[in-house]
Amino acid sequence: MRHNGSMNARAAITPRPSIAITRSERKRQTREALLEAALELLEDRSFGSLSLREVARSAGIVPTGFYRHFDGMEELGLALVDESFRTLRQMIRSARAGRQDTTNAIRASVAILVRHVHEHRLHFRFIARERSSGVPALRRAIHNEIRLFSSELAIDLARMPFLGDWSSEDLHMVSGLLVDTMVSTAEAILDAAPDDPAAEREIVRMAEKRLLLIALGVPRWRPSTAASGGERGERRADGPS
Amino acid sequence: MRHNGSMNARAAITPRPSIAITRSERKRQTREALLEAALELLEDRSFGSLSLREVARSAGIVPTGFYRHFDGMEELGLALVDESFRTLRQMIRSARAGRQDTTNAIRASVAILVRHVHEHRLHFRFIARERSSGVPALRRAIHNEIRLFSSELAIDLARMPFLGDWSSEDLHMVSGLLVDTMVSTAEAILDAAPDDPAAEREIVRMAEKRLLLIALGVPRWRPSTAASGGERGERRADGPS
DNA sequence: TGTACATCAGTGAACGCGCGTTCACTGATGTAC
DNA sequence: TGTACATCAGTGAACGCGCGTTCACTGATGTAC
Repeated sequence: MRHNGSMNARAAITPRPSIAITRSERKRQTREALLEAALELLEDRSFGSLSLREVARSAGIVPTGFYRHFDGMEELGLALVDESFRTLRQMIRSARAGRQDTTNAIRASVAILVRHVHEHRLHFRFIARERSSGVPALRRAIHNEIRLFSSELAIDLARMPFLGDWSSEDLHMVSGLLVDTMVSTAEAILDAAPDDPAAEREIVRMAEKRLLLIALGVPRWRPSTAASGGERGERRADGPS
Repeated sequence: MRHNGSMNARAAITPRPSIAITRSERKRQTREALLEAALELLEDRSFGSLSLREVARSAGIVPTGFYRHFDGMEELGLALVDESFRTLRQMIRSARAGRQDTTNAIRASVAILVRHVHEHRLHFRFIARERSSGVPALRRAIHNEIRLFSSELAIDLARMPFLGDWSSEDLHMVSGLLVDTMVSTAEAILDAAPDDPAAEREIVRMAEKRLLLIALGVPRWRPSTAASGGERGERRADGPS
């Protein structure tokens, strides 16, 4: 293992022959170090401008060592997408646990989101950054995962009694709107100064209000019967006009 | 002017001494060519991974010529933000023109958005790409502009009779939600295959539904009296529970 | 209108640097017997 | 348990390349008189 004098070199995975640790376990650790190094380097740049040498240096190995773990940067990026969404799915599971009235469900959901953004800041930042930017392979992978999320949420919604007669299309519409609102909220939290709890409370308040406004619209929705097109002009909003 | 044999070299701004054209006008054209070249190079990468030499080459000038127009890539990026938002403000102006009932206002707004995304595809793509990614200076500039947008929309909303008694905070909440929905819709249109009108009609339908659902919530909203905090638990949703 | 000089958009050579990838290697860990 | 060999994570030199930026330049356009 190389002694790298550089400041930004991550603590080396020093071989300690005295302590028993398998070769494959050490390999796993180095792989982890590469992923972690990449996540941290994304502070104020996008994945597309990250170099293989930088990531290797930051993980404490020589550039050529990188290839023992990944084919190239794109493969590492896809591994980061996997890792990040494992985190997000964990969040969804805890969010599903509670069963409450609308107001409390909204509050609990936003609170869970905020907590997870703090606990897995680097994963959320990575997803937010690469969601719309740069490397096409990453963008596609992330959009697929988000679409999956939205679909699962639509299924959850379908089980709620007051949404029982909604068409699948309309359920997807709501779940998409909810997911977008949550994404937008997560991005706002990531952008807020980390040492400004007042700004964060503001963001939380606004997010709760947005979700509440959406919830208020639900009982007045006239479920469309199917995914049939051509219904233009048949329905009239009896809302404000 | 250099004869560049490269395929991706943009049509050179050939000096035609016979036709009268001022030096400053030709400079303006070259500047324009640089901006345009950068916008087009962003097809499937982010601004942060764009090189000065690439942009210059693509605009048909030598790398050193770049500095006659911009200090460096960041300054060019900020010029693109300016240019793009001039486009967007133009869109908003046309959107404000109509006065109709909710359903038609929604349909008209989405239609205007879709038309502008098509007409200024590169500008929208640039903003969508760089909104959350890469270069901090660009991200900040774009977020400021979007916040401005949202504030102007809030002022517009305040003029509507059925929103007369809403607090400024609540108006900003709605306008933020509307802007986010429009941003999300624009991104969906940009991502859809350009030769797939059915996919686009789907996106439009969903966007209209989202906006309608939000509009349906509006009359049931109980306006909060001020931006005072600490109202937690005082309000109960009478919505679904 | 003609001449002499100033301006300045674009040129082209040169620089040092970090990049991705190749290759033959080292030496600790793992395995067969 | 001990020995002989295989495996393979990480090394280090080397390559050709595109990068941003410097510099002195060219020659058409612009201006003063």
